[in-house]
Order: sequence, then C-alpha cells, then structure tokens
Amino acid sequence: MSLPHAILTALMEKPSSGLELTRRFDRSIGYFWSATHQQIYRELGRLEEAGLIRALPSEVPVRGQKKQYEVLDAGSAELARWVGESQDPKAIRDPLLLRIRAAAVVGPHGLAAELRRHLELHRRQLAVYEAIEERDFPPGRDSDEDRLRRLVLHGGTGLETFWLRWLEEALAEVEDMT
Amino acid sequence: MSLPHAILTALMEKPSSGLELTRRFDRSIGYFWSATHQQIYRELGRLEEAGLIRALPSEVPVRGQKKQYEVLDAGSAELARWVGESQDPKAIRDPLLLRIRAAAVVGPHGLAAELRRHLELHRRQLAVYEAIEERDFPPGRDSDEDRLRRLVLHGGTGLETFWLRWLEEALAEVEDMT
DNA sequence: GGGAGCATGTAATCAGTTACATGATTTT
DNA sequence: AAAATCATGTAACTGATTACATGCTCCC
Repeated sequence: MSLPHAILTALMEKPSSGLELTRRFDRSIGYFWSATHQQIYRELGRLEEAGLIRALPSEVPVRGQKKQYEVLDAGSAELARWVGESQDPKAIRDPLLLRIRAAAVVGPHGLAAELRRHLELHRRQLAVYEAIEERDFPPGRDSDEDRLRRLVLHGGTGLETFWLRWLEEALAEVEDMT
Repeated sequence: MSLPHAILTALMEKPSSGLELTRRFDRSIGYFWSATHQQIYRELGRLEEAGLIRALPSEVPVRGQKKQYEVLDAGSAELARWVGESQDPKAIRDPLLLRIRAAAVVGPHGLAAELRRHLELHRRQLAVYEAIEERDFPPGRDSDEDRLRRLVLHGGTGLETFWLRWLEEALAEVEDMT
C-alpha cells in the first residue's frame, strides 16, 4: 500500500490537483513509485473518503474544473506512522535476470542486442538523476530534509550504476559465446 | 508477462508437477521471480490450454494426484522468442526509498530501526546467494549454460551488495539527525 | 479408521494498466 | 465556431495475493 503514501508525501510537499500530481509523479516521485493519472484520481477519492486529505473549498468541484487537495492532520499522522512501520523488502523481480536464465536453456539468441539497448537506457536514466542532483542539491550545507531527499536520489544513481556494471559484464559474457 | 516464461524455463530444466514447481520457485527461480502455488497452477492450466506444455499421460489426472508437465516444441520456441524480445526495463518501484522521501516531510521517526532491520535481512540474503554460488558454481571451466546462470546469480549478489552499502550510508545519515 | 500432511484447485479481492468518455478552456 | 488540449473521470481487464476447499496417501 505505497501509492496512498506516495500521494500524501507529494501533497505535503505542495497541495495540488490531480493533474499536477500526475505531472510531478512523472518527473520526481515517480522515479521511485510511478503512477498513472487514473490511479491517482482513484486514490485521491479514497484518501478524501478516509478523511486524510480534503479538497480546498475555493473552487467549484465540477468535472473539468481543477480541484486542489491538501493533507489533513490525520493524513500527516498516517504518513508519519508509515515511515516507521515494519515492512520487509520486496524480493527481486526482474524480467531481464529471468531472461538470462531462460537463455541458459534455449540459447542466448537476440540477447546481446537487448543488453546493449538496456545499457543505453540505464546510461540515460543515470544522466537524468545526475542532472537532478546537480540542479537540486548543489554542494553546500544541507538541511535534514535535503539530506534525506539526496539519499533517495543517491539510491537511484546507485541502482543505475549497478545495472550498468552488471550489463557490461553480461554483454561481455554473451558476446564471448556467439 | 514473465510468469509463464519463468514456468517454461523451470519445466525445461526439469519436468515437474505443480507442487514441485512451487518448491523450486521458493529456492531458485523465485529469487528473481517469485510466485505462489495458486499462480503456478493457474498458469500451468493456461500454458497447457495454449499448447505450450502438456501433462505427461502416465498418471491419472485426478484431484490430489501428481500431474507432471513437460514443455512442448511450441513452448520452447516461445521461450526462445521471448529471450530476444525488446522489453524496456521497469522503473524503480521501492517502498523504502519512498519512505525516506516521506521522512523528509514528516520526520524520520522510527526509520533508523527499520534501516537496521533491512540491513540484517539483506546481509542474510547475500549470504544465501553466496552459498549457492559456492555450491553450484565452484571455480573452474564453465559451460555456456553455467556462465549464464552464474551471471544471474551475480546480479543477485550485486543488488544485495548495493543495498547493503546504501543502507549503511542511509543509517549513518539518519542516526546523525536524531 | 482417524489424523497429519501432501497435492491440486476455487473464490474473492486488490493494485496496476489500458482504453475510452466528457466537460472546460485556450487557440486559431 | 471549430480544433486542440487541459482536466477529471468510468469501465474493463490482468496479474498478484489471501483465504479457503477438497481429494489423496501414509502412518499410528
């Protein structure tokens, strides 16, 4: 149940409408927890129902009109509770690793090209994270909030870096076979 | 659509019944693509329906009786096709990273303990992978199949190692705040 | 023959995805 | 006023998870 908490976090950072949230997910929180606008609208409805957020009353809540949401105290409390909750890490679930394993039984035909493609995609994603780091976290004194956000970003760069190294190794192995 | 291919791979490695597959998923393929027995039975039904696998006719197919499945040529061909298919890597989707981000807005209360717990879990998982490596891939001349399977395992150890390092960094940051 | 556990399966629910619908606003 | 696009939403479907049901085998 991470999506509601992702939305609460985004709304605490800045009250927003559904579409604004969708945009922000696309370029920020979504790097670690993606969501489509349909998911977001549905979840906003549930969160409002549950009394964790409310629509700002300023605007008329008609279809096609912007509706701004803000987090209520109950929502903020729920988020704080969730931060310290005990949740086991999810097991790895990666189709590419699975495909390598399949390649071990049916042969690695077509795999090298796919590995090269992934390599390029991960290079790009790493560049995206590094650009954000440079833009949002210039060297200097950080607040606690900034240190935590930088830590998240550093998780992203670390993961991409890992995949780059592993893909290079994998490509070398596969090219050596064919 | 990875589960059917995970099952095809497992069945090509060794024809099995539903429960045997479940067991093997728990200690081998499942490290990279987990599945419950309900998923597996349902998928076996679909794969048989689609003509990619068949139940070995030796046993009577009654409820409560073992039913062994084997992969047909169509299944093997489908698996080979899938290996070279173009599939974008999934975006990162990690609740822990999300929680750190939430901690930046509501405070890191309870987070340090959770990070320590995750550290311990990842240490254990890494130990599991290393034990498998030692048992199944002793140093020496490897066949192509072994090299590919070792590569998959190396993905697992690499990921766990990454998380260990990142968690240590995260813990140092969080402990420095409280 | 009664209970433990093995083996296969059904049903309900839920999160996520894809396709589509509709009202409002802006642009030409 | 027509077209584009912004903004919110509904509906249908798929994959994964949880809970439960049922038949078989083995062992005391």
